[in-house]
Amino acid sequence: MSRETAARGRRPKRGRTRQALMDAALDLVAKKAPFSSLSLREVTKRAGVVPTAFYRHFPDMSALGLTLLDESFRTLRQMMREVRQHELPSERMIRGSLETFFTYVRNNRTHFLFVSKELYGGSATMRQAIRREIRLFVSELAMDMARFPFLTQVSAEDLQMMASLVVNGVVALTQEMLELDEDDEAGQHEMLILAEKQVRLIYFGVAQWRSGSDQPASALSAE
Amino acid sequence: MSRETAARGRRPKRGRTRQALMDAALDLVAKKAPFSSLSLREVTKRAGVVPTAFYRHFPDMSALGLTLLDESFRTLRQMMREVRQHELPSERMIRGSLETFFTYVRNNRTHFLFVSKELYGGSATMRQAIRREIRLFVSELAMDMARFPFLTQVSAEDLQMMASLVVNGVVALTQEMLELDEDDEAGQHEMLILAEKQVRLIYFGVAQWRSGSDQPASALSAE
DNA sequence: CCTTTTAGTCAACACCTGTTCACAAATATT
DNA sequence: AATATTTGTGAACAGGTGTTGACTAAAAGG
Repeated sequence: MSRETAARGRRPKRGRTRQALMDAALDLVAKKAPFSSLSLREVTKRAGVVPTAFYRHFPDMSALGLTLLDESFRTLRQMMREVRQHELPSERMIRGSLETFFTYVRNNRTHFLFVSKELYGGSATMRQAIRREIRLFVSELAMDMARFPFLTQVSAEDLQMMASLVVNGVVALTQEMLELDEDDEAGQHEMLILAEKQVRLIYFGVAQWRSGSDQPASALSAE
Repeated sequence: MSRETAARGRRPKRGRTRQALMDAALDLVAKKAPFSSLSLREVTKRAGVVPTAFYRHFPDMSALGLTLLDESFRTLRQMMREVRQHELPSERMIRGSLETFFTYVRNNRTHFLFVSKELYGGSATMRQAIRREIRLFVSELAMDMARFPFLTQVSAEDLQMMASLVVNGVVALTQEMLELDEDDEAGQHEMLILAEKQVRLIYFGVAQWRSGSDQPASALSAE
C-alpha cells in the first residue's frame, strides 16, 4: 500500500524515487500504452520527479523495463514454489493451484499487464527473458506431473509437451482475464472454471494417449 | 513481389503510395518496434514519401493500423475457408490443416508479426478486433469438429471449449515460430510436429472425457 | 561536527514529433 | 483541348524527446 501511494504522490521522499519510477511506469502501462511507447519524461512526470533524476537510478528506459520484469517474476516464482509444496490429493490439486494462481494475478494486475504486453511486443531481450521464465515453469510442472498416479507411464518428452500445453493455456486465459474489468468477479470465476476444465481435458488426453490401442503413440511421433 | 519492391523503392509511382505506406509500416514492425511505437514520419520516410502525403490516405496512424489488420485477416480467412472445404480422412486432416496453415504463416511473416504484437500490445480497439477474429475461428473449428466420428457425443459447449484450447495452442506456437529465424526449416518442422501432437492429445482427451468412468463429466462442470 | 557521497533540481541543447497551409504536378472529366 | 480533381511536395509551427553539465540539499561516514 505504501507502494500505491508512492506511485501517485508528488515529490517522493528522498530515497524512494526508484520505486516511484517503477510504479509510475507500471501505472502508465496498465492504463495506457505498452512499455515500449513510453517516454522517459512521461514516467518521471508521473513519478513527480524531474527528468534528470531518472539517470540516478537507471541508465535508460530499457534498464527500467528489465528491472520491472525482474520484480514481476521474483514474487511470482516464490508463490509458485509455495503452491508446489502443498501436496494435495490430485482431485483438489488442479483447482487449488489454479485458484491461488489467478488470485495472485488479480492482486498483481499491473505486473501481469506489463509482462503480457512485453511477451510479444517488447524488445528482443525482453521477449527472450520472459520466454525463459515460462520454459522454467513448464519444466517444473512436468516434474510435478511425473508424480501423478495417472502419468507414471508417460515419457519425459511427452510430459514436457503436455506441460507446455497446460502453461500455454493458462497464459492465454490469464491474458484474457486481464482484458476483463477489474471487478468483474463473475467473469473471473467463469475463467477459473474454464481453466480447470481445460487442464483436466489435457490430463485425460495423456491417459488415453498411452492406453489407447487404435491410436498408438508411435503414430504420433513418427514423421 | 511488386509489393516488396514498392516497400523499399523510393518515390513510389503516383497512386501506389497507399500500399507503399502499408508495406513500410509492416516492414518496420517486422524488424523493429511494435506498431504503437511507430511514428508517422518514420513510416513515410521508409515509404519514400514526404510526411504530409500520409494524410492523403489515412487520417492518422491508428487508421493505418486498422487497415493493416483488415488486410492481414482478409487473406487468412480466405485460406481457412479453403482448408475447411477439403474433406480429408481424419487421420490426415489434422496434419494437413496444420501444414497449410503454417506454410501460410511463413509466407506472410510480416502480417503475422504485426498481428502478434498487436494482440496484447495494441490499442483497445485493435485487441478487440483481433479477439473477435480469433473467436470466429474457434466457432468454425468447433463446428467442423462436431462432424468428427470421435466427437459426435460431445456437447456443443465442450466442443467450443476444446476448440479454443486448440486455437490457443496454435496461436502460441505461431508466435513461437515467428521468434525463429526465417530460414530455420528444421525448427519450423519441429514446431509442426509438436503442434500435431498437441492437437491430437486434445482430441484424445475429449474422447476419454465422455467415456471415462472414474472422472465423469459432471465432476468437471460442477462448481 | 565537519566532510564526502548520494540524490535531487534547473537551464539548455539539438532533434524528432504531428499537423497546418499554400502550391505544383499528374491524372480524370468534360 | 480545357478544366477539375486527385495526389504529391516544401516550408513552417508549437511542442515533446533524450541527454549534457553545473549546482544544491540531504544523508552518511569519519
